[in-house]
Amino acid sequence: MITIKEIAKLANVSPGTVDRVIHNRKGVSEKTAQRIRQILKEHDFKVNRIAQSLAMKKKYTIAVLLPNHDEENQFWKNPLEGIQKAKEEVMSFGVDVKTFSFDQKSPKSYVASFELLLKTNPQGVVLVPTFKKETKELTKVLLKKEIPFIFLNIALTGHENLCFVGQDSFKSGYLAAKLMQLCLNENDHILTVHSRPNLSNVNNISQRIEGFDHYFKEQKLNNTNHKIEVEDFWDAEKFTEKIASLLQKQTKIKGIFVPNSRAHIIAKHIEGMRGRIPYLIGFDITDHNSRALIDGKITFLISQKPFQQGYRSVSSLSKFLLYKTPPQSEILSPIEIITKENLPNGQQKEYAIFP
Amino acid sequence: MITIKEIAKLANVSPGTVDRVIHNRKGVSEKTAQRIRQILKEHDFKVNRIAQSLAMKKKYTIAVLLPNHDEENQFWKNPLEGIQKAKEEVMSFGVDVKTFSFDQKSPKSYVASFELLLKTNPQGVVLVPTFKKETKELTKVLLKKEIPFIFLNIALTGHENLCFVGQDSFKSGYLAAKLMQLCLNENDHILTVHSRPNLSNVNNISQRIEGFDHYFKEQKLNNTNHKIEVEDFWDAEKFTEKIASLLQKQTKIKGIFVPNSRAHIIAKHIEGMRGRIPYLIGFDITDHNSRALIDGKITFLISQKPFQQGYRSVSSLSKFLLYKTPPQSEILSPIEIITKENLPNGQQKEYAIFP
DNA sequence: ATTTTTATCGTGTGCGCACACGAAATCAAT
DNA sequence: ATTGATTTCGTGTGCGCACACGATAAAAAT
Repeated sequence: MITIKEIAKLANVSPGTVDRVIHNRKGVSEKTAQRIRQILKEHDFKVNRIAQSLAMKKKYTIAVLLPNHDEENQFWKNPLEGIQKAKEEVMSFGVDVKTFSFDQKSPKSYVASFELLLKTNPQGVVLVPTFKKETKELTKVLLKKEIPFIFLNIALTGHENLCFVGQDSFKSGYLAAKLMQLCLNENDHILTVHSRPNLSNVNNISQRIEGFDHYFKEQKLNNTNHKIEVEDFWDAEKFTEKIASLLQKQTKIKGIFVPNSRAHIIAKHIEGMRGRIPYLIGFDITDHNSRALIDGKITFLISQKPFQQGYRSVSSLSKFLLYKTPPQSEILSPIEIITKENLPNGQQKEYAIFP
Repeated sequence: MITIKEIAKLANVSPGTVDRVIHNRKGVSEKTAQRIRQILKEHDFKVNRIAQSLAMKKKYTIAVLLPNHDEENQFWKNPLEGIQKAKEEVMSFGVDVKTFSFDQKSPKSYVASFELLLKTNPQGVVLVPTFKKETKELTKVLLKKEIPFIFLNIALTGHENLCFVGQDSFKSGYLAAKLMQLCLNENDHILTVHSRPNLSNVNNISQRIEGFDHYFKEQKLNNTNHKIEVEDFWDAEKFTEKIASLLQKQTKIKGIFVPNSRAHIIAKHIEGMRGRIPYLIGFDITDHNSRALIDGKITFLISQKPFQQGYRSVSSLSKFLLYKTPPQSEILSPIEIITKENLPNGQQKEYAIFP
C-alpha cells in the first residue's frame, strides 16, 4: 500500500500538495495536479482509512428516531440492536449515535421526540417515518437545516431522503403467496387476517397484502381469499368469535395469511379448534413467533433482517458523512423464508463488521 | 473515549507504564499495576482499535487454499469474492492475504499448491480440506510450524483446526426434505440424484442426503425415495437414458432432490419430457441454477451464503492474529431458502463491513 | 522598481497507540 | 562503600493522514 509520502517523492512535491490533489482542494497548479493524478492512478493509491480516521478530528453526531418496543410489540428491538452495534463500530471513526424513541400509536410523541433529537445538533438523521403527515413537517425542518436523513423500514416517497433502508414489502407478500400456493391444493380457501389500518405501518402491511393478492391474480388461481379485519388482536373474545365462526362456516379454509408480526396470536387462538390445523404464514422473527414456529403452529415466517436494517442505516449514513460517498437510494434486505428447520438459533446478529 | 495518556495522568505515571499494564507486559511493580488496573476499570478504558492498528508495525500474512472455479463448476467463485473483499478490508490493519487454488479432482495439485503456499511464510492459513488423507499431512506440517488454520466449507474432524466456517450440511438436507414434503402428496415418490462419491466434497453431500433421509424417517412418512448415481452429469446420453427410463417407469416420482450444485443440469435434461414437471430442489445460487430457478424449472434452492463464508474465514483469522481473540469453534452460516420470488438480484454480496 | 496581491507549494503538528531505548531507582554482591 | 545486576519506569519516535500555518514564487498593481 503506497503512501502519500511516497507519492510525493515520486512527483517531486511535498506530501501536502499530494493531499491537496487527492481531496480536490485548491492551491495546486493544473500542471502538477495532473502529474500527481497520473502517478496516483498508476500506483492505484487508496487512502488508508485507518490513518485517515485517526487524523480526522471532525466529529459527527447521528440521531436516530424509531418506535419503542415492549412485550406486546417486540419488533423494534432488533433494529435497535443493529443500531447499537453500528454505534460501537463507528465510534472509533469519530461518529456518535444518539437514539430517540416514540410511541407507535402517538403522533404527538413522534414529534416531541423529534424536537428533543434536534437539540443534539446532529449532522445526520435516521428515522422511521411512521406518520405520514407529521413526517412532512419534520423533513421540512431537516431540509432547511440541510441535515441529510435516511428512512428506515417505511418507504415514504417524495421526501428527498438520502436513501431508504428496508425491504420490498410488495415482493415479500408476493413470496408469501407463492409459499401458500405450494401448501394448498387447487380448491382450498385462504384467510387473510389483518389489523384495522391504524395509524402506523400502513404502508408496509398493505403492500404485503397487495403483493399477496397480486400473485394469485397473476397466476390465475382462484382459491377464494376470505378477508377479515381485527381491531385488537388481544381481544380474545371478539377475536375467537370472529375467527372461529368463520373457520367453522368456511371449512375449506386451509391457509391463513397474517401480514404483520402477530401471527403467533392467531396460532394461539386457533390451536384449540377441532380438525386439521391450517397452514399459517406470518412475518418477522419475534420471540413469540419463533416459539409458535418451533411448536409447528406457524408454517412459514418471512423475515426482513431487522438487525441488519438498523445496522445498515447508521453505517451508511456514517459513511456518507465521513467520506461523502452517497449510498444507494434503496438498500433492500433479502426476503428470508424461515421455517422450523432453518430458524437461526440465538439472535441472528451475524456481526457484520471487522473486527 | 478516554486515552492512555489521560489514564497515565490520573495514575501519576507515564503512558508507557499504562501501556505495559494494558498488555500485561513485565516491568511494572505489582503495586502500581494494580492502581492502574483500577483506574482502567473505573473509566472503562477500551483501546482505540484505529490508533492501535496504525501503530502496530507487525505485519501478518494469511494464505488461503481453495478449489478453483470454471464455467462448469462455479461454486467457488463466490467464496473467493468474499475472501477478496475481506482482503481489502484487513489490508489497512496490516494483514496481507494470498490465495492459492487447486484442481478439485487432483489431490496432487492440492498438495502442490500447499507447498507454494508455505513459501509465503504465512502466520495463518485458511483451507478447504477437500482431500481427507492429504489434509492430514498438511495439518501435520502446520501444527509443527505452529501456524493456526481454519477449515472452510468442509468440516473435517480431528485436526486441531482453529475453527470451521461453513454450513450445517445435515440440517440443510433436513430442511430440503421438509420443503419437499410440503410440495408432495402422501403417496408421491421422490428421486435423489447424486454424483458418484468422488474424491471431493464427500462430506457435505453425503451429510445432506443423510439429513434428507432422516427427515422422512423421523416424520414416519413413507414416500418411496428412489436413488440414482450419476457418474458424470454432463454425459448427456447416459444421463438422459438413466433418468428418463426411471421417470417413465416410476410415474409416481413427483419430486427430485439434487444434493449438489448441479440441479440445473437435471432441469435441463428433464425439460423435454412429457407430463408434469416434477418439483426440483437443489443447492447453491450459481448462475446456471439462478436461471433455472427463474425459468421455473427449479422449485427451491438452498443457499449457504458462500460469499459470507469466504469473508468470515479471513476476517476471523485476521482478528485472531491481530488481537489474539479466538473465534467460535464453528461459524455456521444460515441455511437460506431461495425461490424464484426471493432470489436476490445481482450478486448477494451484502457488504459486511464498515466502511 | 517597489509594493501588494495572489497562486503555489513546503513544513510541522497531532490523532492514540506500540515499542525501542535509555534513565533512574532498587537490590544484590563484593 | 563501590560496583554490578536487576527492576521499574519515562521519553521519544513513527505509523499515514488532515490540516493549519507559513514560505516562496509568480503575477498584478502602484
